[in-house]
Amino acid sequence: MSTIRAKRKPSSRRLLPGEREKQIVSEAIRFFSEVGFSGQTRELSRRLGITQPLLYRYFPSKRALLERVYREVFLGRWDPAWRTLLEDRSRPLRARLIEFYRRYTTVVFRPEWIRLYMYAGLAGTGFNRRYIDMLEKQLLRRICAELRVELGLPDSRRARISPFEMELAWDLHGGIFYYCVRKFIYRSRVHEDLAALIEHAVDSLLLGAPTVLGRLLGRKRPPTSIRR
Amino acid sequence: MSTIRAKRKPSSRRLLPGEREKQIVSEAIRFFSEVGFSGQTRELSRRLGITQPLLYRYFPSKRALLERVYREVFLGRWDPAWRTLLEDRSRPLRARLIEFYRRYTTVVFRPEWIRLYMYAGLAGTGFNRRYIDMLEKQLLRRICAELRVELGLPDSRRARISPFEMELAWDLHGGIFYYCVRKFIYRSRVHEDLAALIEHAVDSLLLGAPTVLGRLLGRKRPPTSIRR
DNA sequence: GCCGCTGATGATCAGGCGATAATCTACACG
DNA sequence: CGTGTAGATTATCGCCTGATCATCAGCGGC
Repeated sequence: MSTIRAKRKPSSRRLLPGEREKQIVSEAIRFFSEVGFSGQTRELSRRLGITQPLLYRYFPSKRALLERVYREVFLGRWDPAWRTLLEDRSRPLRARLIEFYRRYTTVVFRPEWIRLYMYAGLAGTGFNRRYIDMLEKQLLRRICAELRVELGLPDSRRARISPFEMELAWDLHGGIFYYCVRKFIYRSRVHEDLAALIEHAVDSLLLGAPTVLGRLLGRKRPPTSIRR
Repeated sequence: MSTIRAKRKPSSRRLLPGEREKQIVSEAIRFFSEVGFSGQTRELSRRLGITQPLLYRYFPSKRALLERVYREVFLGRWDPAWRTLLEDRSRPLRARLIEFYRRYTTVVFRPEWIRLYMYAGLAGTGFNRRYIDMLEKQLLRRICAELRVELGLPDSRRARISPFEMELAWDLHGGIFYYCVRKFIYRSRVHEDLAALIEHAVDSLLLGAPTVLGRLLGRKRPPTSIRR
């Protein structure tokens, strides 16, 4: 009787393996980002409208599913075009940084990303370290290099970028990241204008860096002013 | 035979209730900050060198123990003397902020505090919200007020401190907090000079704020320069 | 030196959890 | 329509984990 069969969600029965797997991963990302790694497979399967053993048809263990979730979320979200954007010296650095973080926050700094990233960090998995290494290489070091160019300081190929300079870049990045932490993890009331926050964070770096870097290199005054 | 009895740690047997309780709470703070709330009572008791049921003599449930841990860590670490320090206008604001964060980081921004705070945030307990409310009231709003005085802007009692101004203070606080997150949660290699980082974070605020606040209030130039 | 109070332990329960194996059934093909 | 393949389910195992209860044993008072 079709009426009896219709009681089951038709979408959840007898899917192609590829589709079912995508469906599981997609829901697992949402699920584990909400409740953490200790979230139970039974609860996940219930959300999917399937039985719990079915998960084990697609993933040999819960651990394997979690690793798939990580891979999905942390790898492949970095857009190579961002490098071009950051290094386009025909535009003022301020504009480049603002546009970069506007794009970055829409793709990366999302609730499920932030929360999984923090869970992964607390659990001590290697994902954070790997991501941080990537970030320092792809983003922060590049910002430092562009900052030197903008300020007329020695080229980054001639003088190695110092750990202290990196901290300046981390301060910019961390300021924006921490805003997202307050919003998505602490669920605190935050000033809703992210665009304005990004502008301010960028300005903080650009206004503070000349003095701080100048002091670092033994100068009293900013070498040049910031183009706007 | 005393030799047989000596096999047991004498310190762990037959303690006064008060002492045993302190011992449990102290180890529980370390334990749960490392492994998170899903840490098991058996593992905790093993670390303490006691049996697991003994925990239930002192706390009716695991939840009760966790709440005691939170209370211990999050309440009562705020030193009322810090208010006096922050509002001592005989000293430059820069010096006050630097000294405050030097003290604050030694007491509050410690590994077990940071990690428990993050676990609590992810779990959605009310502790973070409460702490953030306290922080905004006790610290951030005060920083904004002092910043206005320093810059010769309207008194905070006459014109209410805006959400955007609060974001400036959050940016300072978040920068230092995020440094600790990288260090204690991500266990990333960080530039070890925390004192220098604090100075830079404070300078960033003080150098950036005049421009940003001036812009906010429709001025072109910083109202006054920053005392050093 | 006995005794009672209470801190501490050993044994165990009930429910939860990841994982497995046997069974069922939807769908394509002839 | 029958039939085989493979997606999906039902039943269940074994272990873990929070919590309970009866029992043991250290220590002070008489």
